Amino acid sequence: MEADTPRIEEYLESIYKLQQPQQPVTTSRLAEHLKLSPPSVSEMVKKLSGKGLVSHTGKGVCLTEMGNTLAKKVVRRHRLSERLLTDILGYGWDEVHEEACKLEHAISPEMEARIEESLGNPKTCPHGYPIPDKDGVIQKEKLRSLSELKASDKAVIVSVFEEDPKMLQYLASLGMLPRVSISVEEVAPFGGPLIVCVSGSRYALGREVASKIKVK
Amino acid sequence: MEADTPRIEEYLESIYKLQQPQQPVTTSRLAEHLKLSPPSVSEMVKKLSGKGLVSHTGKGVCLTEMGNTLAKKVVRRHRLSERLLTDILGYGWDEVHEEACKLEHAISPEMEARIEESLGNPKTCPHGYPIPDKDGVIQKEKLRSLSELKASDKAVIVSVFEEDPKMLQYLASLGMLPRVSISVEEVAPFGGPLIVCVSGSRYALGREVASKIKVK
DNA sequence: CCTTAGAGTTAGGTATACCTAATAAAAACG
DNA sequence: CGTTTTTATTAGGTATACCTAACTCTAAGG
Repeated sequence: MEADTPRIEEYLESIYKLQQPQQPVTTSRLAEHLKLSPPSVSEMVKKLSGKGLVSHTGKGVCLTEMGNTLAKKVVRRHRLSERLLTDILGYGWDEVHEEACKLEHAISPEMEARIEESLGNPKTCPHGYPIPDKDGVIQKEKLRSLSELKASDKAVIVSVFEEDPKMLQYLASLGMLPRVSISVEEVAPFGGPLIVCVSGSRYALGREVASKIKVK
Repeated sequence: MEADTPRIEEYLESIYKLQQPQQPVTTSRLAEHLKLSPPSVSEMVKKLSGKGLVSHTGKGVCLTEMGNTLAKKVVRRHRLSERLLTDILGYGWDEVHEEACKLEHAISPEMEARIEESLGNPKTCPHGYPIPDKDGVIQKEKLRSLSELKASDKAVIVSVFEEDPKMLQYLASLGMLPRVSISVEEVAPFGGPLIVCVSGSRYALGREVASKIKVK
């Protein structure tokens, strides 16, 4: 009974990602994210459970400690891959996710260490998310969503929870990148847009987009 | 009927490599190189034949034009990967082959182009073999094996046909790397060793090793 | 309270790519 | 020239990871 295949890594990574915003990871959400049929996921989850990587009691699928450890390793490789793609190969932040999804399964521990060193020990991926260290420790900060801010609040963008290239290009065109300062000029009522100011320019931003931008 | 999986790429790459030294590519040589059982290879070869990637008539397995084109693409990705590993990540030439075997299947055409550009359009892999250009064209030179040289011949090492890390480390420790000048001092009779001179030092080299070192 | 929509699973089936054991064919050798 | 050895293939079987269709259960709506 082997522990680890690219497919298992893929599942664990998805579960890890989906469980971040506190919602339970249902079979169907997993199936949608992985672009597979619910029965396929159901079956695989049972297998993961048998390997002690996830527990499936009660509400949704949860990573066990072992599963979490493995998932963080995959996340580490994914984020290091993304940095390699942007910092060395000149990719844009909107192009790296898909490529990194393939690369992350082809990276040995040795290579992982060398990438990290060659890039000067980067702390985050190009979208601002922390890169777990080699022991799986993640530097976590208490962050707020941009959508939680009030008028005249000032903050610094930390990360952007988005994979869609189109949306990432759009945000980059507004200069809304990690480490950039942002201030809220106005918050429209009834779930309306925010008017924000980024490096001297003003933009209207929908709530849904704003909720994906984490600031401190 | 899909055209291309990592496994198919692996087979084509092996066939490509094995057919270089003019010997027929038998099922068993392929099986040995891929570390699979002969029946597995036999079966897969039939499948490749069905896809028009290889022909299997008469002596051994031969790549068709289509198979050759695909194989060269894989070789290109492999050699570019090796260069990425040595030039950017600081790997030694003895460590790159195995890593590149995994990477080569995770590299998109886009990434291939970016690696090439970022590395300054390298012409060869770390072992001295030419990197096919994006259209599959290979810069071929007429080379001799070191083992064909006579006493007092002088030459320049072009490439080293070897994957074993131990042997590559050994050769590197003697300074026998691509682009290095070498001269033959003496050729022992009856298939005995060559005495060669590399950057001021003299070494005795077995015929088998010498035959893997290509010079011009 | 019953019924129906949605989520989840079971059942049964497919493709890929591997294996061992047995058999057939071809090459080497006495 | 027949025997042994090598080489290749067929036969039958396994594991992985996916699918559709059918069934079950739960929770919300009328």
